[in-house]
Amino acid sequence: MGRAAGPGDNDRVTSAEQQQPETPRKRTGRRPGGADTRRTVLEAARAEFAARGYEKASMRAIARSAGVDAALLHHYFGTKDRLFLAALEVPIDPRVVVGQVLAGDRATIGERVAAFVLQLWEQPETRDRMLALLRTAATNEQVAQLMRGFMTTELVAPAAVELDIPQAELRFELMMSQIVGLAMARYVIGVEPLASADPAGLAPLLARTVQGYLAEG
Amino acid sequence: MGRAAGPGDNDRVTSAEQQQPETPRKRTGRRPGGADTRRTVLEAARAEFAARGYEKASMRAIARSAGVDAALLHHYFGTKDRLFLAALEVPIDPRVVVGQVLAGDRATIGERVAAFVLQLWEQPETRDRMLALLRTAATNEQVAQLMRGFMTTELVAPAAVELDIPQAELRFELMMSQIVGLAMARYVIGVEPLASADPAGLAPLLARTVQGYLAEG
DNA sequence: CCTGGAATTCATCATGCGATGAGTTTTGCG
DNA sequence: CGCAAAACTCATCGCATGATGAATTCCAGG
Repeated sequence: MGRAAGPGDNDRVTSAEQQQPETPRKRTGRRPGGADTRRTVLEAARAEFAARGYEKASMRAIARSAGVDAALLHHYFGTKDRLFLAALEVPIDPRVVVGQVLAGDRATIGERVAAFVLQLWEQPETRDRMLALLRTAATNEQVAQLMRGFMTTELVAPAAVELDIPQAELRFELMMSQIVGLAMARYVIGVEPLASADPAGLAPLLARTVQGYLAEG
Repeated sequence: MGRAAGPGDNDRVTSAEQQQPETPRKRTGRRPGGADTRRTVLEAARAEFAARGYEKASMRAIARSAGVDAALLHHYFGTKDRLFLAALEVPIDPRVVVGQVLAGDRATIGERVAAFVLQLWEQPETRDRMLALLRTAATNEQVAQLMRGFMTTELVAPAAVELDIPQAELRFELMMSQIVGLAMARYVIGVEPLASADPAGLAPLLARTVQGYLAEG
C-alpha cells in the first residue's frame, strides 16, 4: 500500500524557485525582504495535515511545500506536535456560535443548524482544519482525545443547556455524528453522487435529520 | 504526538512464552505440533489493523502479538498489503443482505435497517474489519478508493434498485453516512454518553433518521 | 528410513522520518 | 556604524519500518 495516488498529491510548490542561475546565489542565511515565512509555513502545514493527516504529513514535505528547509520548522515551532496545533488553531469561540444557532424557533432548528454546518464546511480554511482533525483522530488516540474533549466541553455541554429535551447530550451527539459521517463520506471517502452534491440540495435532507434529533421528542 | 496511550494499547501476548529456561531450546526451524499459525497471524493482524489502522500497525507488532517472527508474515502473505486484504476478507455477499433488509414494509424500513446495522457493529469480527477499513481509509487514498468502490457497487447500486424513491442513491448514501458517523463518534472518537450507550436505546433514534432518508418523500 | 518441501527464525539492508547543533546571512536597535 | 539577535540552511544522528535471503528444523510421502 505504498503511496500511489494519495489524496492531496497536488505537487504544491508555493514560494520557491524565483532564483535565476545568473547570480551564484548563496544558499544559507537570512533572506532579504521581510517575507512572512511563518505564515507561509502554517498554510502549507494546514494543507498538508488536512490532506494526509498528522503522521503522513512529513516535516520535510511541509517544508518543501513552503519552499523552506525542514530545520526552519523546528526553529519556529519546536516539534511537529506544536506545528500541528499552531496550524489548527481556531480563532472563534464555538460556545457563542452554538448558542446563537440553537436559539430561536424550535420548529426550524434543523434548517438553521444544517445551513450553518454546510456553510462551515464550504470555507476552505475551516474545512482544512476539520479534515486534519478528523483524518488524524482516526489513528491517533491523543488527537482523538483532544477532539473528544473539545466536543464535550465546547459543543455538547453548551448545547445541552440551550436545549430542553430529554437525552439532550445523546441526541446532540447523534446529530454531530451525522455531520462527521457526512464529512467522511463526502470529503474523505468521496462516494458519488454525495461527494459532488450541491450543498443547497443537501440542506433540506440534512435539516430533516437534525430536526429529528434536536426537536420533536 | 509520539505514542503515549493509543487505542489498542492492550499488551496482547497471544501464544508466545511457554518455554522454560530448562531445555536450551533451539530457536529456529519448524515448530512441532501442527498449530494453525496462519490463522493466529490473521487474527492478530485484524486486531492490530482495527486498533491502529494500516500504517501504524507494524508487521513487527503483529508478529509479536502472534508470537512469531516478522519474516514469517512475509513468508505467508508476501507484502503488508496482502496481509491487510487477507485479514479483512469478508465471507458474506452484501448484495443479498441489502436485498433482504430493504425488502418489506416501507413503513418500518428504518427499524429494520437500524436493528441490522447496530447488530452488525456488535459482532467483534465485523466491527474489527470495519474499524480497520474506516481508520485506514481516513489517510490512505488506495483504501478509500477500495471502500468507495465497495459502497457504490455492492451497497448503493443494489439498494437503488430495491428502493423506488427519487434521489435514491443520494438518500441511501446519506443514510450510510449516518452509520459511518455513528461509528466514528462511538468507537473512534469515543464521545460520551454516545460511546457507552446501549444499542437498544440507540435503535429508535437511528431508525427515525433512516426512515427519513429511505422513505417519506 | 530418507529426502524434499514447508515452516520458521536470524541477520541484514535501504529508506524515510523527526530532531539537533553548528554555521551563515540579514535585520534592526543603539 | 557596530553588533546582537533573528532567520535560515547544511550535515548528520538515531530510530523504526518493510523487505529479503540464507540457514535451521520438522513433517509427510515414497
